[in-house]
Amino acid sequence: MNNTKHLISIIGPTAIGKTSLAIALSKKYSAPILSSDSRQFYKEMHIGTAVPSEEELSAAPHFFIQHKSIEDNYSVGDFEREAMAFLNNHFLKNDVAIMVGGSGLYTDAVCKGLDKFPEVPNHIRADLNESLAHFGLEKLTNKLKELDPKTFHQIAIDNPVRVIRALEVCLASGKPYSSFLNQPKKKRLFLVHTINISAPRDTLYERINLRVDLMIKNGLEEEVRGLFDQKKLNALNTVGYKELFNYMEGKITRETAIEEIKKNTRRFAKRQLTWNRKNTEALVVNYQNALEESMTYLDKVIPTSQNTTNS
RNA sequence: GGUGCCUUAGCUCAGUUGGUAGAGCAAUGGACUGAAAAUCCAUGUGUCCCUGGUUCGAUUCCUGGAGGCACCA
Repeated sequence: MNNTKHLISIIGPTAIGKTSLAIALSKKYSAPILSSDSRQFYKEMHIGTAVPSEEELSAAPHFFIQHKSIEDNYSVGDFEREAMAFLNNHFLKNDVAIMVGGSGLYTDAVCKGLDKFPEVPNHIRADLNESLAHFGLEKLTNKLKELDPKTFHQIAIDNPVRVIRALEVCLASGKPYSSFLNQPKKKRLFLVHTINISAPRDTLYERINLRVDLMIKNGLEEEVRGLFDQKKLNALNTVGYKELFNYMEGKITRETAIEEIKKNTRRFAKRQLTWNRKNTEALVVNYQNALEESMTYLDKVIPTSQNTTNS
């Protein structure tokens, strides 16, 4: 009896058809679907995050979808811990699970693992952000150079988010950020099979434009209007929301907002492609016959005796 | 049909007193270990409509075409 456990990880840019492939594979393997999408976690967001529809949700068991509030502080570390707890439990009695999502960092956190970092009290980041606003980035980079010269030389020093992250860890722990990196690899007790869905750039952009029009038609504007008072929350710093907030504040026209959503979604997809390109172990499948190409591959790596859950 | 104006990057346009060209937007490449749909870095992609002529050299000047716009018939 082969007792190997398998995680099928589906990646690819937004609007390419990850959800439908995940559901099809879920049926084949009677396997649950975990979402690794950093915006579909939030229950207040529906249309703009393209969460699976009611039909799709009832077609397969989904997890890590709309299980958090935009008011919660939810980090990639939290997600890794919760997802690993879920998988460890699931694999006690089952052999296959599916993960699908557009957030590369979150996907990698589960597939490869992150290093362990200390908890950082909220006020430290708040103070650093205030310092950034008042005194500029240079003051922070100088501080980082002093506390953690190694990181100072390694990270993109123009990037305030990176600088603040490194600094907050230094300040909270009293140790350099770099000292937490590259700890001994955590063991993953399952094999990961990554499927990367691909389409020509023109096709992808057409699909994105169509999907944005559809979101608007389906009432994205109302959804965003209902969240207007919470627009400062990080979860709402999201394509489809931030542009409509700008429209509602009278900064841009409605037409411009919609064009901006399309543009920013295209740029987001491009960043996803850049991230996914690094994953040379992934099987690249064409969006038009993703299921067939995936099965040809999966049949080889997952023994047929494991094609159904043996619970 | 006549007259005038226009044609340069994917789009809107600038420019070269003749030495093969540059802005904005769009786009492209990349980075990224608890903000990641976030954040940051880099990059000009071109038969200067076609054709002859003048010239050492034409995208620029001249001839003749083509297409577009406006006005007059």
